[in-house]
Amino acid sequence: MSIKDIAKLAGVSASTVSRVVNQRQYVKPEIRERILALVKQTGYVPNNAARSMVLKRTFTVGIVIPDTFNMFQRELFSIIEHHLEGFGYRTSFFFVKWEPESEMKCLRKLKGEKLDGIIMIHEVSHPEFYEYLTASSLPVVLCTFDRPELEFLSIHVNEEEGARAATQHLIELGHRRIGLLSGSYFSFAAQRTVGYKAALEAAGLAFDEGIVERAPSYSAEEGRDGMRSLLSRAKGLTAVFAETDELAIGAIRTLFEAGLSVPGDLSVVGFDDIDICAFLSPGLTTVRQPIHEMGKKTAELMSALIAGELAGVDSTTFGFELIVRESTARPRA
Amino acid sequence: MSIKDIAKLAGVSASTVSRVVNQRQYVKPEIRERILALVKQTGYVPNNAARSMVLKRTFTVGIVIPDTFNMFQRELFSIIEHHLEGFGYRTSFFFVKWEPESEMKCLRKLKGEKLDGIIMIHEVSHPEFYEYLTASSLPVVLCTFDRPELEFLSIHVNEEEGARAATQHLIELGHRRIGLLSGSYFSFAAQRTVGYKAALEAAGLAFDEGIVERAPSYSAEEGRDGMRSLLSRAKGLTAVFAETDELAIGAIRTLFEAGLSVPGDLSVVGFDDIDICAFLSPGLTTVRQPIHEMGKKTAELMSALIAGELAGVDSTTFGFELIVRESTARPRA
DNA sequence: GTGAAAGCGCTAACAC
DNA sequence: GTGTTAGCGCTTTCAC
Repeated sequence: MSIKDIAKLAGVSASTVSRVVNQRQYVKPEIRERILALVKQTGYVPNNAARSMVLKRTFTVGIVIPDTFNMFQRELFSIIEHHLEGFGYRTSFFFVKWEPESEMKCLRKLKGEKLDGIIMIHEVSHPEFYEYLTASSLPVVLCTFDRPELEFLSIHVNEEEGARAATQHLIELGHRRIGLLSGSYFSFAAQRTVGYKAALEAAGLAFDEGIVERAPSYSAEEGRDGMRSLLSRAKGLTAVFAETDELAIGAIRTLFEAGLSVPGDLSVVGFDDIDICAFLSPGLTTVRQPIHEMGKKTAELMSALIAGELAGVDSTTFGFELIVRESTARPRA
Repeated sequence: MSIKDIAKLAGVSASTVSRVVNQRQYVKPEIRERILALVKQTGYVPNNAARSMVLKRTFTVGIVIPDTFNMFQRELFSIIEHHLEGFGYRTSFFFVKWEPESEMKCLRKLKGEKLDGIIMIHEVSHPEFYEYLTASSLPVVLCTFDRPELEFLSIHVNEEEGARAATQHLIELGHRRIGLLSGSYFSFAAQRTVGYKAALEAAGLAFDEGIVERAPSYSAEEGRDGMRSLLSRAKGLTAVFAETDELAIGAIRTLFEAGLSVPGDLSVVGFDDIDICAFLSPGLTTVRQPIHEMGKKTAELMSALIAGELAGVDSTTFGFELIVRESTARPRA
C-alpha cells in the first residue's frame, strides 16, 4: 500500500493524498473525506523512510544509553520517550558498552539514522564521539551528567549536595565511621564522593581512604563484592554510603550474609531512589532524583532545540530529596 | 556527506562507491583503497532511509514490549538485541500500554517503519493487531508466551510445570495452606495458576479461592497491596506463591511491615529469577527461566525466518530451574 | 483546488 | 571494471 495506490483508488493524484494525510489546506472536503475513508479502510500508513528522505529529517530522537542500564535509567528513558512522543517525535535507542569499539560502532549507527537530535543518558569515553556531536551541530542534551567544557545542554541533579545530605544524615544520627561505596568511569561518582567528603569535613571528621571502596561498576553484584572487601579491611564501620541504590542493595546482601542487621548493626544509604527501594525490607534510605521532572525537561529541551526556539532554553540543575526509610538508624550505643 | 560527494572526491561514479561500501566484486584494488580512505577520512556512513527504500527492507526488527516492562523483560530484550545485532539487524522498540488505543497507535508505528520482522514480548489484546501480523506475512516470533490458535512461532518456558514445581517445593517443606498471588491479562498468569492447582491436587490439598489474590498487574506495588488483602482475609497461611518475582518482593514488604519474618513466619516463592533475587535479604526462592537461551533462540528464529531458511525452525518450550534460596523453609511447628 | 514533475540518497540492471 | 540510468515512496514547488 503506497500513496499511489490510495491515489488510484480515490481517482486523484498522489499530491492530493499527501495533502490530506499531512493535513494541508486546499482540498475539497468531499475529496478529503473520500481519501480519509480509503486510508482508514486500507490501513495505509506513509513510509517513514521515503518521508524522511524528502523532508531531510526523521522526527526521531536517538537516546544513547549504557547496555547494562539500571532501573533508574530504565525509568528515565521511559519518561523521556513518553514526553518526546507528546512532541511528535519517535525515539530510537542506542545501547553502548563501556568500550571504545562499542562507542565507535554506536557512532556509526547514529550517523546512518540521520536523527533529529541526540540525548545522552550515558557518558562515553571516546573524544571522537563528542567531537562528532559538536561538529554535526545536531541538537544534543546530556541527561544525568554534564560536561561543562563541551557546551552541551545538560539536565542533572545536584550530585554533590545530594551526597552531602546523605552523609550528613548519617552523621546527624551519630555515625562517625562511615564507609563509602563508590563506582568508576562516570562523573557522578566523583561528584558524589566530593559531597561525602564535604559532609565529613563540615562535621570535623577526617576522610579515610581505608574505608572507601571503588567498584568497577554500579550493579548489585559490585555492591555485594565491594562491601565484602570493605567489611574485611575496614573495621569499626557503623554506616555506609553507597553511591547508587544498586550498590546499596548489594552491600546489604553482604551484611545479611555476614549475619549483620540493617540498620541494627550498620546503617546504609543509597542514591537515586529507584522504584524498588520502597519495597525492600528494610526500605532503603536514599537520595531521590526528581526523575519525572528531569525526563520531562530533557524532552522539552530537545523539542525546543529541534524547533530552534532557543528562548529560555538552558541547562538545569535539579534539587534532590532525602528519603529516609528504614535502612538508617542511630548507631548502637 | 552523501555517496555522490565521496564519488566526486574519488573521481569515480556513485555505483563504484556503492560497490566498495557494500563489499561487492569488481572494483580495482587501487580504487577500492582510495574510496575506503575517503570514507574513513570523511566519516561517511550510508543513509539507512535511502538504502531501505531501494532494497525494500530495513534490516530492522521491531520488538513490542510493555511500556512498564519489568526487569525480566529488560534483561530479555538486551539479550535479544545483542544476538540480533550479531545477525546484522538493528532493533527498534515499541512500547505499548495495556489499552486498545495504545496498541493501535503501536500498530500504526509498526507499519510506518516497514520492519523486516516483529518480536512480541508482550501479549496485546486487540485482535486487529494479530490480524495485521498474519495478513502482512511478516516474520513474527512470540517470546515468553504463546497463542497456539494463531500459528506464530513461539518461545516460552513451561509455565505450568514451573509453577507446579514451585508449589510442590512448598508442599514438600510441609506447607499445607499456601496462598496464591496472581496477576491479570497475560496468559502466563493463568498457566502458572494451573500449575499451582495441579501441585495442590497431586498432594491431595483442596484449591481454595479464599487464599487467592488476583492483582491487576505484576509490579512490586501490586504485590504489596495484594498481600495486604490476602493477609487480612486469609488466615492461617504459612506460605505464598507469587506468580512473578516482583509480586513476591512486594508481598515480602507487606509481611515485613506486619512484623512477620520470611521464611520464619511465612515462606515466599517467586517466578522468573530476575537479577535482583539473588541480592535480596533473604534471597528469593524462585523459578528461573533460561533467559539467555530463550533470547538467543528468539533472535535465531527471527533471523532464519527473515532469511527464509525454514529448515528446523520451530517453536520451543524451554525447561525451568527451581532456585532455592532463603525465602522458603519448613513451617513453624 | 489539483496534477505533473523533480528530487531526496541509494542500489542494481544494463551498457560499454 | 566502471558509468549511466531508472526507480524506491514521498513531498513540494510550480503550472493550470
